[in-house]
Amino acid sequence: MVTTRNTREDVITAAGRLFASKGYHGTSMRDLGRELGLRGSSLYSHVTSKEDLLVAVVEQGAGHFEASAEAALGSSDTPIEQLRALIAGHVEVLLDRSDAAKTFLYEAESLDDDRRSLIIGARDRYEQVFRDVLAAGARDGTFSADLHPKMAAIFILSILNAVERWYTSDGPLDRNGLEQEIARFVEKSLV
Amino acid sequence: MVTTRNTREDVITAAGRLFASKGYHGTSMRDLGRELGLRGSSLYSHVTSKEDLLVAVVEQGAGHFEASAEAALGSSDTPIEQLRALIAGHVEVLLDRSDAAKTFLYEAESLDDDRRSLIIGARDRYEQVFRDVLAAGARDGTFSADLHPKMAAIFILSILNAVERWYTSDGPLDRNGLEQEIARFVEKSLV
DNA sequence: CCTACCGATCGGTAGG
DNA sequence: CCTACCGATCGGTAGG
Repeated sequence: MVTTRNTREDVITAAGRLFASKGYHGTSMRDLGRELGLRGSSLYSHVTSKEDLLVAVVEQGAGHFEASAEAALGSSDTPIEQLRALIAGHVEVLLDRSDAAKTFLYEAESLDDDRRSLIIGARDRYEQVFRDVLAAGARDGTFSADLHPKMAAIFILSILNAVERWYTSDGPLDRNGLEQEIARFVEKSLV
Repeated sequence: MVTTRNTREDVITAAGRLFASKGYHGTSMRDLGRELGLRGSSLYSHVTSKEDLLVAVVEQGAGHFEASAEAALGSSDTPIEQLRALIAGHVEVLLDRSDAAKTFLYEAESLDDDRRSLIIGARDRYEQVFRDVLAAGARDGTFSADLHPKMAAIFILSILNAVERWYTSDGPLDRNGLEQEIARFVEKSLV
């Protein structure tokens, strides 16, 4: 059996796992050490503080959603297809990067004020992408002209974020089916 | 100035306030004592443990949602009006009993397995009310016949629960407007 | 990455 | 409802 020293990356990954499942306050540095097979105090050769770890995980999560939004916008010129790509991309971040995504969505409030503001800014920019696509669709006739883009964006993101709370890939609904159920429900509301 | 001893009710109310804003793990018994103007250790004349407090708050939250669902079902015989009453009732529980409601929704996972199962059961029964109303509406032609009641119930509750994360009564949207925006978005999806 | 430790804080008890 | 305290655990540091 080969044993290798942990890297900073390993520490951040494990921290994401624990923060996502037990919360930031519910995770101790000793818990995290145990997860990696070392003492809590040894973690301080990789990070300067526990909050430093939270920052790293939350920024990863923000980055994944940002990248997904950018890819979705570039994938098509039509609002309806951009919206579908946004929905599919969000689901994929939530399922494939679930630790970072959940920590980004739910544990950022444990950051100090300055850093929390940065993360809220990232969330706002991401929501703005949805709003812009919806507004473009309302202008060009894809969606109803009396659509409220701001409300619709909030409602769509509400549905998307909640996926993490109920969906399991063990059930009858596969990932593609999930994305289609959401897109179907949402699109009916928009026309 | 009149100073009165605190009752168990006072303690539970204050606990709900702190659990909702800082989380169960982020709240210490000394924090809670400070909130009530007494020492942390004095709380143990009112409760037997910190988890006992969480149980009490979470059960209050469950009770409010249960009562709202029952009232909504009794308010009308038509699925569309029952659904509107469910939506309005959920929003009102979230806004008027926000501490208990948020603790019920987000902090139940800190309970031990047995008690958590009970709460998940309560959530499932509540969701089932939405599902039944949706299915009845699909049967009688109010909603589309190919509606998926289970999916729709999840999506509607996703929108409703998220209200707590973005809505503020300081903004341009009053409570009635909020309820109508949600009902409008949701109903378009169901027909 | 370890041992040994720091002061602070945790949930909770004893005894009034 | 208080003081005084318990053992356990917290984030983190010193020094190797």
